[in-house]
Amino acid sequence: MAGPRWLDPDEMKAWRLYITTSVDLMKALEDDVRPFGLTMGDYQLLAMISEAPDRRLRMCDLADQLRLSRSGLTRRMDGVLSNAWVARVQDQADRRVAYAELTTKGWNLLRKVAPIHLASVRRLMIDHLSRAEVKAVGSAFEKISKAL
Amino acid sequence: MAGPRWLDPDEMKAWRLYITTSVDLMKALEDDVRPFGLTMGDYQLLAMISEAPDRRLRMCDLADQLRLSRSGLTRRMDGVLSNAWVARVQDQADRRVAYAELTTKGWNLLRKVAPIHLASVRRLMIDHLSRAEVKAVGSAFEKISKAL
DNA sequence: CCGGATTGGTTGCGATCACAACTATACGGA
DNA sequence: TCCGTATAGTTGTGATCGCAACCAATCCGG
Repeated sequence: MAGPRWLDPDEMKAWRLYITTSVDLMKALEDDVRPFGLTMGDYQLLAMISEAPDRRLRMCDLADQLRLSRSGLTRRMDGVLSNAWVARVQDQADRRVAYAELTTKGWNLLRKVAPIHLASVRRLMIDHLSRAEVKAVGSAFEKISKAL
Repeated sequence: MAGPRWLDPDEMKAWRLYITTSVDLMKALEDDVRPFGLTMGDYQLLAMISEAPDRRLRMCDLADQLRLSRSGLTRRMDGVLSNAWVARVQDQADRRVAYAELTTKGWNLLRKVAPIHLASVRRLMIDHLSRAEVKAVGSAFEKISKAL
């Protein structure tokens, strides 16, 4: 194998710290929303819907944005539906599609939790980074994302 | 709420791209090791053991490094044990502890897969980044890691 | 206007993994 | 020495989620 070039020390450091720290970071964020009866998956679902027009999204689009399979979303919806944070609304025009619509209860919950969550993101990540690092992380993952 | 400061555009961009891209990136890496009958979890387990002295690690230490619970590791071991990539070795001195030891078969597999995996890491991530971005990602996650 | 292809969503099933409870071994102070 | 505690690992159980199979509604070419 003429061989893919090995990772040099800087590259290896970036890669390893990124991988291991990401797991720890997600767990810490999870801990911070748990007191509200939410998982990070629930939170991201609510947040995603809340930004859509009329605070509703087609199941299909929601699954794509959350990086869930359609069956995965169906199951995740079970939780937020039974908590009445989200309502299921059938489309009248195209009766295949269902919308996930944020309820008032869900909206109120999100307004309460969002500042706490954002504070966590700051405390655990953003506030430890210089402005240059923030920008570099943004541009780095932007490039990675586009390449995917 | 006097309020945690909202995230400014740079911070929000870094945060969102990091979160969403990480999921896609992991899935792409998963795709690249699957042809060898491996999950990323398996690969990381093999890689971790391979770097330890005598290519063996205590179950407990392995679980910590892989960010798995002890029960999670027990279950993950099932797979690599049945494939005979790893052998279970009981410690004679302290009979509570078991070592996970890389077999020759596991070592040969890892030698074959590691270059492919590293090439994936390059292709999907590292090669899209400038040297400054690589260093920034390294230092950023180093700081985040230390703060956790 | 009809029949096949496409799209949206759910269900059966299996894999992964964490928590709690459990067993077994080792350690440490009285 | 002996008992309480700590440590290592496994097992029962339940949650999450993907894949494949499925059903239903829509779209499209002829």
